[in-house]
Amino acid sequence: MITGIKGMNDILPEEIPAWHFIEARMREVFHAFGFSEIRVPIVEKTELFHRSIGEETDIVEKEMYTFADRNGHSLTLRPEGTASVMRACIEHSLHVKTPVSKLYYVGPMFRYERPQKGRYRQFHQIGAEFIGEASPMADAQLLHMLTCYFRALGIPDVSLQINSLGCRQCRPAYRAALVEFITGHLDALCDDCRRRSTGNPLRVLDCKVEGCRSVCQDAPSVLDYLCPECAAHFDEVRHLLTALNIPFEVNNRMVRGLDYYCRTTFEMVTNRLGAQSAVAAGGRYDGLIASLGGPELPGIGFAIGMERLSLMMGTENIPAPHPDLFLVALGPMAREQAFLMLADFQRRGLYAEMDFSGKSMKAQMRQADHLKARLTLIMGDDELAENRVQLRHMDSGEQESLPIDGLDALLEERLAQKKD
RNA sequence: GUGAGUGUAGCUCAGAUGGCAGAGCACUGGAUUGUGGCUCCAGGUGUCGAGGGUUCGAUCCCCUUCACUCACCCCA
Repeated sequence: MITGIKGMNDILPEEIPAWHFIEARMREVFHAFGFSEIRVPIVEKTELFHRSIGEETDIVEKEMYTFADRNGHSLTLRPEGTASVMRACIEHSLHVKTPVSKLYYVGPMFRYERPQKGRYRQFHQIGAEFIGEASPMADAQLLHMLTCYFRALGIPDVSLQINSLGCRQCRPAYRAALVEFITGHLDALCDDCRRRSTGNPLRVLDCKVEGCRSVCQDAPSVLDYLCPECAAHFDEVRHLLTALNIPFEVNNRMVRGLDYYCRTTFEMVTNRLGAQSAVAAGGRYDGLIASLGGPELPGIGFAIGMERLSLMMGTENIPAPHPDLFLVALGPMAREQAFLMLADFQRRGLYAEMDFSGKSMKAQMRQADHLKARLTLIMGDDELAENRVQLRHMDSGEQESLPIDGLDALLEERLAQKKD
């Protein structure tokens, strides 16, 4: 048997209604905020991710699906969406046509990690990018959209955490202060954190080991090192979130795994996903576009893990398609008659089903039940000789005998009744 | 990359000190019921994850391997 690839899952028909629900709410909410969809390729030049995500990050160092194409060019299956969207904006000079771009995307991303609950090698993200607007109102609006989306999905138990990482002006001073603090407490930290202390000291703040956590209680806070501009920006974001009635917590130990973030960063976290706590995350990335060779444009965006969403969602409010009508045919003549009626219903957009293989009455009724058909039309050769069929209402069990002449109108009447 | 757990029917899982491989669900046919749901009868499937070893004999014990799951790590 040829099996699928580790960490790359089939999404089976029974799971599809949930995915459609997630995507439908996404479009409704995002369109209301003026966001347009953009579709970008799944494969990009490897260099794009090195320059945007950062050479020192785990994603670039050990998680990318990178390969050479037939010409020897190094290509990579995208590990995230922002880089491609920025590349597309620069390549098509979107900022010339409209100074502000509000874009969203959906699709598969690829990272070579050990799979576990809520973490897969091919996973799907919904992302939104608000490009060309430096105002804190952009931050607040984007977070408003995110919370509206979670409300539309009916997902409980998520909380919004925000932080500011400062900018190129203020971050070096903070980093220096943090490194100094960490070197003073090296013996209390775990092995990983000792290693991080030189390469990526901010990650120590994110460590889950108990010893490191307690050390970090007393670590200097980024927020104390923000330059006046960054501090004012963060103050305004908090003010606007409060004015919008969006609950949030400031978490000054939250860091990001991608290098391009600055100023505002945020996560939607939950305790319902096992070891994975982040359902959505993002932040501001002023300077990213310029560093990719584009104009000096600010931007802010987020990404949502769709598998994580669907793990968190109950199935209660997700509509699944059920047939309006199931045709039960007893005997070969009836079967052909039913087949033609079926075709007629389908042509008119009604979802109707029947069995082609000549199963017993019992099996056909069981099938109708299983599919949760609303109405069942029972036709035997005898009844057809009298030009009549029987209609059964599956929920009430009521049954009535109907003439074949004018059946369409009668059925539509019954279906309309049921919808009330 | 590291650690732990699990692999038996389409699905959920039993099983024994090492002695012919089991149940429920699902599926199919039939009986009964007013023509499905309830009840009853009947029916079929397994390389017991794979390879090797010990043994008269291994699904069970040992070794190797693969897959899945969870956790570390990392992240959405």
